[in-house]
Amino acid sequence: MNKYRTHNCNELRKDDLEKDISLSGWINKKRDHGNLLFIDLRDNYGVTQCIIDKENKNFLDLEKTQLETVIKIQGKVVSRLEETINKDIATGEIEVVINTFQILGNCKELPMPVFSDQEYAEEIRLKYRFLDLRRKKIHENIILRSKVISFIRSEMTKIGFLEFQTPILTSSSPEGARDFLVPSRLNPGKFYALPQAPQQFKQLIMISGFDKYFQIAPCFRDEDARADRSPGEFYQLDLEMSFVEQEDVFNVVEKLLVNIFKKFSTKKLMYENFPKITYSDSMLKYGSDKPDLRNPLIITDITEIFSRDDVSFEIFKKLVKSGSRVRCILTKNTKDKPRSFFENIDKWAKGLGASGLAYFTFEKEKNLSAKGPIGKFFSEQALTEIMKKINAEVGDSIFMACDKKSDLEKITSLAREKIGQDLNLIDENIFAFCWIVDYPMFEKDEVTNKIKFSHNPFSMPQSDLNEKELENPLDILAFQYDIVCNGIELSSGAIRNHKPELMYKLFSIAGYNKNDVDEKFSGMINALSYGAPPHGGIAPGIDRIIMLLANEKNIREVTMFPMNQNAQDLMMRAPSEVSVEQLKDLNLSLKNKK
RNA sequence: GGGGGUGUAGCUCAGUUGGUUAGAGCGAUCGCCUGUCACGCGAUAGGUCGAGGGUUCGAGUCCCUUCACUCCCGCCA
Repeated sequence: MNKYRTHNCNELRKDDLEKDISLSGWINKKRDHGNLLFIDLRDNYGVTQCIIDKENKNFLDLEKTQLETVIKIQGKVVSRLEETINKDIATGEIEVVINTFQILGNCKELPMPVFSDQEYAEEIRLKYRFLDLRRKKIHENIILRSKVISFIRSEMTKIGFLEFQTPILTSSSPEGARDFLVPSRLNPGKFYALPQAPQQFKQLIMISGFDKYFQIAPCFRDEDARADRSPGEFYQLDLEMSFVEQEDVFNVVEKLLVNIFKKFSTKKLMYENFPKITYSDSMLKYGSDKPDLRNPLIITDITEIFSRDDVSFEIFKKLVKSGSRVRCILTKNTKDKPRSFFENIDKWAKGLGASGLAYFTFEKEKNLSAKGPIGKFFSEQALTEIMKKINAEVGDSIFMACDKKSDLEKITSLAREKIGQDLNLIDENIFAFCWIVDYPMFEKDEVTNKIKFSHNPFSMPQSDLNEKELENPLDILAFQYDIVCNGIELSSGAIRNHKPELMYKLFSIAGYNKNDVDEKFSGMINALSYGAPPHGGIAPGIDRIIMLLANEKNIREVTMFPMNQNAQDLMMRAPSEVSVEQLKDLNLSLKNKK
């Protein structure tokens, strides 16, 4: 028999009455009645109430023992009186009468309480992460994460995917995020980079003939943090398949996600077959390529209305003449909303730096009219036309914005969220997944005005790039796709370009000549010329999936040992300075500090 | 790199228009209490009000600088 325990702290039930048992765990809570002491003993599995009174010679010692001390108790299981049963814990029908106890691990005065629902400053939580992780909610989050990951492994393996590890020390890639660099001792002056993703390796695995690959892959990017973005490192379910089209990848991932979310959440799925929305549709209807489909509001372009003679809203008309567009959001049956509702949204938009949101409500007594400060600028015929265009009924309202396309997308997207929230239209108990497809291969850099890859340079274009298409590279679409859930981008993927000639063509559009490509992607381009299968894949973000399942807004709540916003580990004190000897080994010298 | 928020006891927070000795709850220490499950009651200790400078007769409070944490923008193929 194990010397620490016969049972864990979530095991004892009425069936165990009168048994002599031992438990080990942390003192979660003490309730000291002077001559009678209750101790809630906690371990990973649960809590058991233990009790001791002054007749016992150990009473005074136990009474003095600090919370969070690790103890072993030995005693007898007894039933609780009917009125003292605790229904909130699984072991609540029994308690353990302590005979002897032993301290296994002492505990100093705590810098933060463990047994509390209070929120604490991030700094102290991260410094004492081992204490923070004892707390219920985050402890459960981390267990959930473990379970989801094993579930993914078993599901993927079941359908024929093989899990492979790829190198952590690899080479720096020219595109994308900043790399983390590791100096090479054996190759003075040269550096490894930590992989931003195993992108090239997984393609090489396909070219090596392995057919279906996955990995719970660590990815390293040296970029600034956000609430849903760890600084430094994060995990992806990286996967790749050979001889597949877009639909094949969709089928695998859609089924997997449906299974995960059904198994690990009680929230409903809005769609089990994820709708596919083209990038251009998404940008128009939602103003974003990560739409929250729980929100029923839709954006419509009504620019043409403002070239009518019977519309006299001159501010918009002028802007439209100089190339701006007008888009609107329709809200159903909002005629009885107070004026403050409309004004607040207009004010909110102005606060964001936009020129505000014009609004009115469709009304009809004898004639159709528009109620609101700008209603008088629209004729009855123009209003009828708008209603037809956006499918509105009397009693509905619209909010309109006028701007250049990209600014217009931004403001309408934010307005859609804001109005959705204000009208309480978003059901928090739903997951709404969708695919965003048909991404453009290229986009124009707003600063330099140069053409650049909009996503992944290794994606397959949807055409062979004949002369005519090459003239308008911004119109070239790629077999490139994203999964979005509740407005959060979960992953992006693509059918890859496995034809070197096509690759050179695409890179030349983005301003790289053949030599550049050969040099920067030598491993890839070389491999592609030795018989590469058509292949594609995707890489859903594990951390964000867990965030959705655990209903957390911050990625640190689902990460065991996260860094803070400045990419420091306050517990391990990373990053740290290194010795002169270490630097010398690496052929590095530091510039003098300020 | 830029913008917002926060910083007062070990923890969570209050602190009025600038005005006497900076408070509460939890935790700690001591005492009382045999049925609690956020046990209860009483007492004690615990403070560079993030740091530095300024205004003022007087600053936790006003001003300037700076640091830390956090959220956002940029960035994240």
